[in-house]
Amino acid sequence: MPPSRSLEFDAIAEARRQWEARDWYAPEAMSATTSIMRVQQIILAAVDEALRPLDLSFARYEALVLLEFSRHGSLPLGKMGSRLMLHPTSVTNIVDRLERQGLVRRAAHPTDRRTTLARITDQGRAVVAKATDAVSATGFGLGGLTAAELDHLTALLRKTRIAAGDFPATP
Amino acid sequence: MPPSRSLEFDAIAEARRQWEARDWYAPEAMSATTSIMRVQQIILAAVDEALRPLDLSFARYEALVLLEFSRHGSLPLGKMGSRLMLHPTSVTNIVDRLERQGLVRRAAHPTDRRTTLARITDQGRAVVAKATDAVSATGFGLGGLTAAELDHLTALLRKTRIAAGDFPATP
DNA sequence: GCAGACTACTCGGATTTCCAAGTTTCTGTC
DNA sequence: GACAGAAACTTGGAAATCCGAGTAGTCTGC
Repeated sequence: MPPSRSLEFDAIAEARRQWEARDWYAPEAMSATTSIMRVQQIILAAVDEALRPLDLSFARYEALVLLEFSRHGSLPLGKMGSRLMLHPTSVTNIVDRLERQGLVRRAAHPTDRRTTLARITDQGRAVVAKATDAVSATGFGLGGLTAAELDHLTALLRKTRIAAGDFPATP
Repeated sequence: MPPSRSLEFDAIAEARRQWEARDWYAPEAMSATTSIMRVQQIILAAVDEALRPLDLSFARYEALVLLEFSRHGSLPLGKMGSRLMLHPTSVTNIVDRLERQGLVRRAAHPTDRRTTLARITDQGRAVVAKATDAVSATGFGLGGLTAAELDHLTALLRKTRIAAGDFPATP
């Protein structure tokens, strides 16, 4: 967990004042960026703490959820990487770890012998259920916002993701 | 830079559908959390790429800006850590690197011999100016949003930070 | 039917971050 | 003024991530 020491003031607002005092560009973008970085840190700290008793990291939990949601409980590693936006090497690492924990098993692809499938085990399904309870209970570290505000936040971030080319805008 | 492969659809919206189909809790928080994680990845990719020619990471850039904004161009390492929400070890590492690059120099604290000051050098000030230009030019990877939307985003995230105890709410 | 291009995964190395433990220096209490 | 406890930083070790390069398998065009 990253340190979450409290400050006596809003360091981001203070940085913005200084930024504007120097006539630097894009203070709005700077504030938003720094805020996202910080909130990401907060969320990760909350979620990681909730998952620690289950010996899961957020990344491994996300991978497990992805498999749980998949039609047959298994996916090629490459597909997992593109869904989770992870480097192939990271997927290998994550699946290694999950496999060692018995939550996932590697299996051969029926037709393409290059690809490896990761299949969630029964134990993996049980753990993901427990983990989801634990994480949900923390409100994902976003306790301060109402459901409507969270949806608003998601919508704003969605615009950014589209602008960044994450996926095509769909009307 | 993390891989930013495009998908043909909104993976977060899809995950939310599945989440709700199973009656799992807090789908709004899940969507918002995942969105923040992804946008953080996008921003970091954009900023890191802009900073790479200057051989700076985002963390080192932030540290440099903090020193540039400080009254005397220097701060105790501990203070840097609490401002940037970094572990003391990370601060040591960052200052080590910046010092090796000649952008910062360590100095003794005038009265407290336990504490070490990091002071930004003239070269450091020159680099931070260039880096700020480079980063501003990318719009911090947040090109898709208007200034008003960015401010809205910052305000929503501020609520989260307050709820997490980052700093006390000030009216 | 085969050569070359492409795809999927893995291995080694570098970077970054954190935690735990240790050293030096201060501070407050008696 | 001495000592216990706190504070500030550094060192060593673990985990996670990325990149580059390598290996094995598949597909395409001629």
